[in-house]
Amino acid sequence: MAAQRKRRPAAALPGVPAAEREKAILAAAVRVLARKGYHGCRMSDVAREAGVAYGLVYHYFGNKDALLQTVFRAGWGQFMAGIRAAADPDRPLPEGLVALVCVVLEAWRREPEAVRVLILEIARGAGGRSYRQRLFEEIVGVLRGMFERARARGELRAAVEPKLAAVLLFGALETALTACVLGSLSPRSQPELERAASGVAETFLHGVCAVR
Amino acid sequence: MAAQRKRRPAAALPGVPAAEREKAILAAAVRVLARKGYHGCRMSDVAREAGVAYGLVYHYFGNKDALLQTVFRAGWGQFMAGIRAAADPDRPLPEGLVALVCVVLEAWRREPEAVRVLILEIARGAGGRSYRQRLFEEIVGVLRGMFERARARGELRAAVEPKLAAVLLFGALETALTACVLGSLSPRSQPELERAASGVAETFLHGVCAVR
Amino acid sequence: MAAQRKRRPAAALPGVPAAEREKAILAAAVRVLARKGYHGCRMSDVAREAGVAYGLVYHYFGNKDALLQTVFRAGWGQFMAGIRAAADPDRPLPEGLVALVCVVLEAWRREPEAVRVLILEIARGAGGRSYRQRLFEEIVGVLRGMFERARARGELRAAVEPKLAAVLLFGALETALTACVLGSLSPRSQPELERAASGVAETFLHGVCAVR
Amino acid sequence: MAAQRKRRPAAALPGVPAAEREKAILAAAVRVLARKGYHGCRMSDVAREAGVAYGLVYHYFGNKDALLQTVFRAGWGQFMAGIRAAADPDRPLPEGLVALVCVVLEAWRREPEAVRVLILEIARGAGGRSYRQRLFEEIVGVLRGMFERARARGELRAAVEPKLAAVLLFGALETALTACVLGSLSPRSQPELERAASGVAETFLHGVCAVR
DNA sequence: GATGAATGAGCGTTCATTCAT
DNA sequence: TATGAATGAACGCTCATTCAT
Repeated sequence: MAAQRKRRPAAALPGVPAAEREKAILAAAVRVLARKGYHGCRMSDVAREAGVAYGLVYHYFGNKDALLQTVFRAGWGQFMAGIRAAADPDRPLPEGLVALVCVVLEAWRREPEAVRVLILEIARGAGGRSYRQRLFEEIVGVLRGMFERARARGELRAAVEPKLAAVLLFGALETALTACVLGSLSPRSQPELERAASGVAETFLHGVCAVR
Repeated sequence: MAAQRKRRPAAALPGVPAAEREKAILAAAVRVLARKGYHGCRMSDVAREAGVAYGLVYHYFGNKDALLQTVFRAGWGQFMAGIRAAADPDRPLPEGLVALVCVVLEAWRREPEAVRVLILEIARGAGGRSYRQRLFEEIVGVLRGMFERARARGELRAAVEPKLAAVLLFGALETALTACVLGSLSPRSQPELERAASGVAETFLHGVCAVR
Repeated sequence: MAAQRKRRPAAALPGVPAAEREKAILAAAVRVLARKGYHGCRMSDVAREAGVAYGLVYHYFGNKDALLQTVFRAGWGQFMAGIRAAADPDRPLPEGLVALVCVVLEAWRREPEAVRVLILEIARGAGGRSYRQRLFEEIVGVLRGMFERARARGELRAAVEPKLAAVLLFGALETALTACVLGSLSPRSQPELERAASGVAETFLHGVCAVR
Repeated sequence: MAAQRKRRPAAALPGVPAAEREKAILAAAVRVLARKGYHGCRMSDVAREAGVAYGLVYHYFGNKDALLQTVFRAGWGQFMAGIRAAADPDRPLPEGLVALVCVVLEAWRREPEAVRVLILEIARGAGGRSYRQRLFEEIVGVLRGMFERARARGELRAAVEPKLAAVLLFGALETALTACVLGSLSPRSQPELERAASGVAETFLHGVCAVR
């Protein structure tokens, strides 16, 4: 009755396996996010990067925040799984520490873009303070558990408080990653990576001080 | 008889010392930035917070980027001065380390908003990769210098590479601050602060490991 | 072994009598229209309400305009048939008037949603001026015919112009309905309805004035 | 720091008396509304019609709804003032009725676009059911007061309920306007208008029926 | 017939920036 | 200097419409 919007052409491109699209969009979002940051990441960019129509992104993800949350949760879940596995409290502390650093650096080696997004963008830009806080506490909690068990086994110096150690380890890990992201550190090969990891772990275990 | 156009020429408010305005705007920018984050900080917010006309912000700072650059440089300069003083390479390492951590936590105690801006907003969200990188390298450079001198004096374990130690210390400092910002740590009094600082320094110096 | 593409060919649901679908969609459109108004009525809403696939609505009705036209025409046709029957010019005016008002209020009693759509949405919001005008003229024409015959039989005061009477009667009927829709009037039972109807007819026949 | 939006030119056209702009926008909104209806009225249309930049409409009115609310409230306030004055309960009913109809038709004569907006668009399209209802009740309340006083003075037939009379009068007035809007009635001159008004009032006072 | 993924123009809203006064 | 009205590009989101299956 009232004049509708002008009819516009439309077409569903055939060849694509349908549900692959969702993944393609997610991957595109990761790339754009890595390239332009949270606030610079426009929905149109994601669509273009995914080779997909604007509206399709909304079809799958509802809105920008939901999309980026999804990007983030997927990455974070995987990341945390690795962390938890490495921070197995029943393993001797030195071994656990090396494993932990390796997991983190490995993640960087395999998917630098995704890690960059995790570290530099979403964990900070999105979701507000409370979200960031939850994540911080989640990972610190895992690390703290590891230190508490280690202390119970007498592997920790008495003066070291588990909570503080966890916070500092978090800092060390994050900064190692930041150094990767910023280019100061870039373990391209497996041996390089292991050397870097054991350096970090060593320093963390025994401190920097020569004097006992 | 005809309606006159009402135009208040809006002369400069008498009571205001002219150049104080600039500082007021800068301070307002810090507060807004702390409250709403980099991207949530609108020029109009800053103007309102400063109790100043919209256009005046542009008078003094040209544009949003320049304003925030200025906010940042001011804070960062002060911060770095403190860091440099504490990281005096000729001081014994343990002492220097404690001083360093104290400077950082003190900054937090005195101006939590400004530090929050430095840590969570500008250093990360804004300025693009290259800017962040420059800052990271600046501070890591200072720390590295400290470690190199310490090593020359034999205060460092041989296995510890100064560059890596610097990166990790940066991480520890940053994370200590992050913990403050996120509320996990909040040294309200001087003694509390010193206890936290020496805990960080201790751990960093001697590691977490009980085994020699 | 390779993941098969999952594609349910989605054959026509067995239980559904094929052309019933069309009616289901129409009925759904009425409900959605009543609930959300013309502009709030999305094609997807209609499809969901009808329990039918998105595209099917287009299969049957081509586009939104056509769908709503159809909804409207169906309702309007039925409504006008009732009006015409009641406004039988050969019936004595008072009787005709009461019948007319009854038809209108009855319609409301039986299908308040459909009437709400007719009165508040389509007749006003949609279709542009010309459409509304056609409808107005159609119904006024019928009423005018009734008054002209009544006048020919000497049932009308000489001073009353048939056209004006028709317009005013239209207004009275419409407003009675509007009062129903808005809740000021709500004849839930048959006796209530008849009392309301005869009140309207009475007032219209004899005016409000005590003085002759 | 982060790249700001590209700088775009801007200019405040000088010659215009500043606060006149607001009125110009309001007037433009009335025209666009009259032309295209509530939902067809785009903010860009209003801006263009007012000869004003897009953003300025938001500067003055905040958002579309607020703009149209303002348009509406202004018109409605004026309209209701006229209604209240005419429906003075202390005036003899016939006189009051004629005055009432005259006010309504006069409003139409002077500002057909504004009235069209009042009657056909805003009172229906905007604000949802509850808003419409409030307006309906406001005007019916005024009319009802008039009828109740008239009844107290014995000017009303005993059988006529004031509330119902008010509703029907509302209908008569509205439909008279609708007839104007739709072109069935168009009192261009003062005498024409008075004739139409007294016709409506007469019919309402004495009914259509010849039989006593 | 039936399905729903895909398309993209359009609209409301924001906000950095300019400039007449 | 100081003011704040004026500008308009940009972006998130909606939804009518199409079409491969």
